[in-house]
Amino acid sequence: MVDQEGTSPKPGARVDTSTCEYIGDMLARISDKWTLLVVRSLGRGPLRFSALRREVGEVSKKMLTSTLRELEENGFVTRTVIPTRPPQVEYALTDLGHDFLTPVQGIAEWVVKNSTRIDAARASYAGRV
Amino acid sequence: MVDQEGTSPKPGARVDTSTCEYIGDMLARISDKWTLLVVRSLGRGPLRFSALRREVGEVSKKMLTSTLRELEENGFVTRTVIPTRPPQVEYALTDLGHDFLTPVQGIAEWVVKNSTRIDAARASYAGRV
DNA sequence: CAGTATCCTTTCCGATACTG
DNA sequence: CAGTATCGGAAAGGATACTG
Repeated sequence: MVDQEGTSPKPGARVDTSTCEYIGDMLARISDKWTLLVVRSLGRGPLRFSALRREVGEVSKKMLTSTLRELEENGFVTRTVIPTRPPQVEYALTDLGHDFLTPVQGIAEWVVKNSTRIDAARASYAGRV
Repeated sequence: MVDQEGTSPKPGARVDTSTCEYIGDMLARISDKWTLLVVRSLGRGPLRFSALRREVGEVSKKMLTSTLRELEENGFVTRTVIPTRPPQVEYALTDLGHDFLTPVQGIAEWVVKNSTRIDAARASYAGRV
């Protein structure tokens, strides 16, 4: 159980600092421009480097490479080299990566479901300023 | 089940480009170093500027200010000035912000629940390299 | 207290050229 | 095809000093 619910704040531990740090750390790790987009793309099935690049929507090779390396490091994707004449490299989600899709979809769905409210808030703020 | 399409890709729209863009856009908006941490802190109740700063864990005033401004803009938090001798400013989640807590907690809980798997993957990768 | 203004360092990230 | 190497501009973000 995560608890982190503040509704019952313990005296000493404000909410369990180390857990919060771990979460913050992991959040920081996925909070970059491409990670979630890549995970979502691979969620629809394995893809080769160039196909993935097209799918994600104009990301430089450099960034896609480093994003994929990080995902590999976290155990979210596998990298499989198929030694053909021009080499092929296929990227796919691991079980862990696939599991991760669930909470990510949770955010994505929430965003879509609440887009009206968000847009309204933004419009209101813009008008207020 | 989340489905997240792909299982039935429409001919023209690969997964609905504009929706994906909207999600990516919103994801980008919250994918910064402090936003999710602040939302989580405020999820436990309203806080004043300095208290929030302590809670989040050493963030510069500049960054906390800009993070809060963005959250205000998106309609996730309110800013209430209480005109006392030294002014007090209280930040609190709106209904929208509170709702947003749900998917965010989803990620946080997933991270905590799977920390063992993640750490194992990272250790394995480190050893492999 | 709750910021704003300014400066300055660090990191991000795209463009380009090259390689097995 | 699937990268790596290098460069440079842009943006993020911290430190400090100052203000109502």
